[in-house]
Amino acid sequence: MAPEPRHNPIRVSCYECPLRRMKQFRPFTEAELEFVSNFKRGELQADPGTTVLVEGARSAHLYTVLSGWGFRYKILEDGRRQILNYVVPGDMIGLQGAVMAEMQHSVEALTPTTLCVFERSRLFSLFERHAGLGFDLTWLAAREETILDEHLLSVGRRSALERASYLLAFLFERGRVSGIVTEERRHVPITQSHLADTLGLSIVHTNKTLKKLSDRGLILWRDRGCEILNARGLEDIAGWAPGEARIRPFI
Amino acid sequence: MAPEPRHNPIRVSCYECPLRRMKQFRPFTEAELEFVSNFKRGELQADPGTTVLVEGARSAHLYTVLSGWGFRYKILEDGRRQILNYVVPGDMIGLQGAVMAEMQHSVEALTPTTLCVFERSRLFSLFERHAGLGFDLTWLAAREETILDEHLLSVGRRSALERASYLLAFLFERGRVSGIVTEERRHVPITQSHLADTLGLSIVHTNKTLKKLSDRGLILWRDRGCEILNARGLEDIAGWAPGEARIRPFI
DNA sequence: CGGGCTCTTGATACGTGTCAATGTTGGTGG
DNA sequence: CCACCAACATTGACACGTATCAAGAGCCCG
Repeated sequence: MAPEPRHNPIRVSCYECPLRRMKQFRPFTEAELEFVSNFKRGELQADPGTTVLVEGARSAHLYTVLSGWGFRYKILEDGRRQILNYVVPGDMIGLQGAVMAEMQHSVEALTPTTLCVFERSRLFSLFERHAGLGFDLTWLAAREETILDEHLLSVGRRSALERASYLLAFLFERGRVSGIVTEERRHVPITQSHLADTLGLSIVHTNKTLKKLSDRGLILWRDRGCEILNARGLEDIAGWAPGEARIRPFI
Repeated sequence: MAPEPRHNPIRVSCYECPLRRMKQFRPFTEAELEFVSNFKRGELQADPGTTVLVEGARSAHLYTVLSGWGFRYKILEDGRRQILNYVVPGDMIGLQGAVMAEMQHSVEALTPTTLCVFERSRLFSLFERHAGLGFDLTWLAAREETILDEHLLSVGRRSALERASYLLAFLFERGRVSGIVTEERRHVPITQSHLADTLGLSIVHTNKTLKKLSDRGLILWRDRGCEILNARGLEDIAGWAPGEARIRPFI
């Protein structure tokens, strides 16, 4: 059994938020910072394998990832699993549940993860008091939609080799812009089982596909994860290129 | 070549919007109605096959579907196409382009379609002046995300028969709640080529899969489209059920 | 009347899934 | 410190689902 996530008091004040300092995130006004600071109710520590949000639940909270990797997924009754997307620092999770009735997907931590906890019931006041933050939420939702569009294109129309290349290049790029992978640490902490469930392939075929990428020197499987050696090469195979990284909001 | 969409002056005032009267949509306050009425810049008539929005463009507008069916899609360089979702009356399109830099997908009309045209540049004032409408936009984006999640699960993990059943049941349900299909007119106006490109299957295999559903009496192919004879039967095959229809926003 | 879509069907090829066995690694407890 | 175990990764053989190729029928519209 996975351990329960630990709900802790606030350790990192929004005023000293380490993510806030990074230049890829839109800076807050003083008033916005104060509002978000009050909006934040605590922090959550989640170990690898912990289910942070579960499909069908009516969560009273929503979260922003402060550190760590995680993923969103759905499962069919017989256990078939589809991973929908991955989350990295700066991503918000649980907005669906906050805005609709209940969660339609689950979220699990891949690495030790820290989440900021927000009160769902105060979400509407965010829109009332700070139009800019409301716009940011729509922005975040629209970006998630853009990513899902690309994934759907991938799973629906790309070959296994293209799909795997796209996904690895995508994960590398997401890690890069969120600061969680760097030129020195180009490690993506997922198992081949996760990849398979994202690509819509079997584990065995995923393994054989990854071997082709390894043989070409594009990746290296190590330490329960994947080193991206040549992101550009992966993008070429996939016929995909990351959009230019622009300043993005983050709540 | 597809004809150009025709940009017309306003014919239907928001005050007499036929959709607004339907009970499945959240009612507006007087102030909201007035704002949206000013937000609306015109109407667009699109014939079947018309591309309403094109990937890569920076559109100055966003749209709400007043009547008709359409679909969103992406294509790879070599022409492989993936249909991402369908649009029905009450759906907003172009929000991605309005909120990000440029459109990441295209939209095409399936039937004669009427769209309300809104000014993208005034989107932010919507958030400033009417928090409720801003919240609605986030709601709409979150719902689109929920749908894409289910599609991704379907394409990634369901068999061809399950996938086709899910998609047809889904389309029937969307048509039903938007009032565009009724108990008497249960017709979904798509070709098998559209279905194939949504399901991630070839046209030939899609045809053979649909034949199985026809043989079981669940559907009937007629008039360039599909009659849904037994939605419940389709849902059973897919292992999927529509969420309870709740009041939804619509701008 | 012809030409272009759409739909249909059979034969065959190929990509991916399934099964089975083995190797590797890291953690746990004696 | 070693033995054991549970995940995870790897590989080959074979089965099956889906793609591709090909041909033809029906239909609408110019």
